[in-house]
Amino acid sequence: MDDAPQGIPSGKEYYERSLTVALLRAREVTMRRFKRFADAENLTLPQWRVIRALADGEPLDAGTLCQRCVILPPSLTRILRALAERGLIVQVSCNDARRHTVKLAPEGQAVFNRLVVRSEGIRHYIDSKFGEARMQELLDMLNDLRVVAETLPDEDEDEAGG
Amino acid sequence: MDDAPQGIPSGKEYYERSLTVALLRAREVTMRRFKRFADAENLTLPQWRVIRALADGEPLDAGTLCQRCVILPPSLTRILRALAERGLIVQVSCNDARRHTVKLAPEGQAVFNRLVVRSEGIRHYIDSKFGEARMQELLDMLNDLRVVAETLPDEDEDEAGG
DNA sequence: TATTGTTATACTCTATAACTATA
DNA sequence: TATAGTTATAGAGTATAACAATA
Repeated sequence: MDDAPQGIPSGKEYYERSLTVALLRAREVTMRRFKRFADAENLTLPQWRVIRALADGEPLDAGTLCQRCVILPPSLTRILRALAERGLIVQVSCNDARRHTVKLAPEGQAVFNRLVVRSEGIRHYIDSKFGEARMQELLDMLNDLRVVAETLPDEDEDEAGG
Repeated sequence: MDDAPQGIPSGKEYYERSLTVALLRAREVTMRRFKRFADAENLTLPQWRVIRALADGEPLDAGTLCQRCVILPPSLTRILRALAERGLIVQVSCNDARRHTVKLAPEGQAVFNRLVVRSEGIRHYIDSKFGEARMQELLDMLNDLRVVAETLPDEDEDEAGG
């Protein structure tokens, strides 16, 4: 055990206090119920994120969708093709012809309307148990955390750091 | 727009206030840096979660690992095989011969020791910017959220709910 | 020449069902 | 008969690099 890092906790408590695992598990359990509703509409969760990001009717380009929905460009290309083939989204023209810009078609809006009711139902249940004010606080913290983590230096330490 | 759900927000603000998206984005950005370190050790993130869950030396069975690491059984089977082939974990015998129980091998402990230093470095950076007390609060909230979400009724509403 | 997406490709994880072995 | 994992299999996302089209 001599080569164990100093001052670093380990074991179950450490694992339970891991931020990224806590984020993963919280997400998994809050998504589990909704996923069945998405399945029933033949939508994957990334597809649902795209539809939701477009839900206010404003057209968005591929780059923006990648960022907001946390989807890599090659995946998004496939997703947009699938959604367009089902008539849920339509392409809109744009000044910059390089940009692939899309918006929700009426059928896509209808799918959103059906699913968002489910989503809000789950949200209200969680809010009622968790506390609405605490939920707002949690969302603020998560958004803050994202801003903070985005400032992480590109290389935390060189090989000299040992 | 007559068929739009009543009282349901939409648009960018709504998307930004989505809990599951906030969880996803927070996780993505806090993991991005660490992933490079895991890559350098030829570990996928699920593989790293397994190693970390075993880091205190206590043997765990497959079921427990699936739960703690948020990995489905078929994935875990492959992951355990890969880690065993690399000599990072070893199987240990158990009273119940149905259970696949494993523990970290010395080489696995060494990998953990190398990577946890990186992980803690990132964690300290985030703590220093985000606030250590707030971070503890955030972790408490995330664990609470998980407990709350686990109580979600299996069927929120029947078809009668419309 | 830089930017925006798409294509190609390989790998991993997700997810469900069917199966094996043990209790 | 129930439980714990594994195998089989299909499908989707992840990720990198190479490519095409436009600015």
